[in-house]
Amino acid sequence: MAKAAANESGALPQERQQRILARLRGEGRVVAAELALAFEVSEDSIRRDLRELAAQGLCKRVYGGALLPAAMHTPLKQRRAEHSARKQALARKAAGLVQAGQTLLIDAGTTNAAIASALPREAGLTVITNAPHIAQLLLDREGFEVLLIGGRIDLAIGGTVGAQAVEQVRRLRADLCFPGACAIDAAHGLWGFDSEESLFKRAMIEASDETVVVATDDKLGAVAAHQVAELSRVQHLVVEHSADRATRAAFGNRGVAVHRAVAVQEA
Amino acid sequence: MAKAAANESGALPQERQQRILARLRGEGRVVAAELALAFEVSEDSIRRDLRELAAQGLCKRVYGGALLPAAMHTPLKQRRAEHSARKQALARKAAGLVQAGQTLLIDAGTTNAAIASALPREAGLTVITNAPHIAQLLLDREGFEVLLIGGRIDLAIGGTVGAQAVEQVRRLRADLCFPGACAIDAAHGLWGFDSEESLFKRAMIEASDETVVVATDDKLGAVAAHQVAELSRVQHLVVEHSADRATRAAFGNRGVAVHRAVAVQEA
DNA sequence: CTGTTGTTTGCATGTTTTTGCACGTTTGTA
DNA sequence: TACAAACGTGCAAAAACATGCAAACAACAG
Repeated sequence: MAKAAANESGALPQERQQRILARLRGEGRVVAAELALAFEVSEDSIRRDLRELAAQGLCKRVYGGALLPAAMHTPLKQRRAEHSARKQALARKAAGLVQAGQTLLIDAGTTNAAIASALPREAGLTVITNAPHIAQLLLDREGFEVLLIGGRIDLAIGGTVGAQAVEQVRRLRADLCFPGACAIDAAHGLWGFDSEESLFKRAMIEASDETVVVATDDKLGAVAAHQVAELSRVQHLVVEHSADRATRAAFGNRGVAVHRAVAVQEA
Repeated sequence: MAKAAANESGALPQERQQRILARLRGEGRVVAAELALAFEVSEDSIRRDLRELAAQGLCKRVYGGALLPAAMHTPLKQRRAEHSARKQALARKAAGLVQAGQTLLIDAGTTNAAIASALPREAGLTVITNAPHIAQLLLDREGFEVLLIGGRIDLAIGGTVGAQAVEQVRRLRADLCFPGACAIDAAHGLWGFDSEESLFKRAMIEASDETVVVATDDKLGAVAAHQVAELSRVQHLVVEHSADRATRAAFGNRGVAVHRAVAVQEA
């Protein structure tokens, strides 16, 4: 079932150009060699396509592939500007833990939205989420299988929580889950601010083989009102480059694989 | 796992064209060689069919087969951009049918997104939808209670369909529902392009007291592959100002309240 | 029953489009 | 500068295409 995403073979010539354009709009750039592989044609044909698209002003050719024309490229930059550079670095690191063909459970939240933006497109991933925003984001990027968790949407959370959502998660099984972290502590585990939210996160973790917690500095060592899970249920922790060394060691000593995001270089 | 391309042999010429069109709308593309095999006719005949369909603007011929006209296949991202004045006029009229405190069931689709944008904010409305885009839109506007229908998201539709979605809808009850119309005909009722999509729309209608169909001109009098419901299940029909008078009367005579959107004045 | 009309179909014709390869040139990088 | 990767161009083979034409078939009038 994982074949559908990357394998775009058998496409009609014109259809191929449309697909290339769609991919270009979703990703901002395309690489000729990758396209040739994906569509199973020679790079010559891809270059011909790119040439025609460029002639119509739909893309700008560059050495190795093509980019979106400057005018259309700006909104993409705006989007990326929404996420701070620090969150992007975190998200990239977290996305690196994902392997091709996996099924992911992604909680609501801005950090998790950044992760969804950073997921590799051609990996045949299946993403289950309770946040319409994240679902929408992945649909726009194309190339993902998206499952939605239904139920009542909590406005403050931006996703579905509650009994109905929990029940649906229980009927699913995922390889990896990304519960949004409210607070995480080496001694006491994972915590949430809200009762229903915490129950939902717990259900997510129980439905997944492995759990990845992505935490900005302010969430490390903090606690909140409702426990989500013991630390033993967490396999991976992604922290910022600026995270305290002793804190990282504390988690590492308890069997959690700690991943440190690369430093951000501001312009 | 070749095609489940059933043996569609023995079809009348006109019937064959309809089947081709249905397949085109279901899959977004059609290959001449495959059609020739499925219908057991020469590719010449298929090309003749495609030529005629293209002449009616129902498909776009390409080397090797045919694609859906650009407007229909372009990813939702772009379609969403065309919040044309006509659609807004339709949406405003449709939103006028809603009363304070009601629970609405809103299907995916660009027209329905426009309706969601036009809903009154302070009316204490509860909106149930299968489209993350519409949910997100209402969350951003604030002041709505939003329920999400879960399940697998169909990329072409932009919302959840399938057994899981249908099951959830069956457990709900709404005052009003807005099933996206693919085609509506006074004699034959409401139709959809896709099998699963049509089943979902039917479930929506059965879960609601009243049904509102909002149809742009091109959908009036058209037919598609899968029936959603008899016309007797439709209480309200919202049409454009430019809708044909005889057509409006045809629906009115069958007990459907026809609402005509106000004229739009182009700049 | 016979002949006419109109439609649909498959086939043969020549034309157009697409494709991969060979060859020489340009571009980015060490 | 040297080198590899990416690029453009010309070319020939294959696939898909349009067109004309004749056979097959149904509907219908005489």
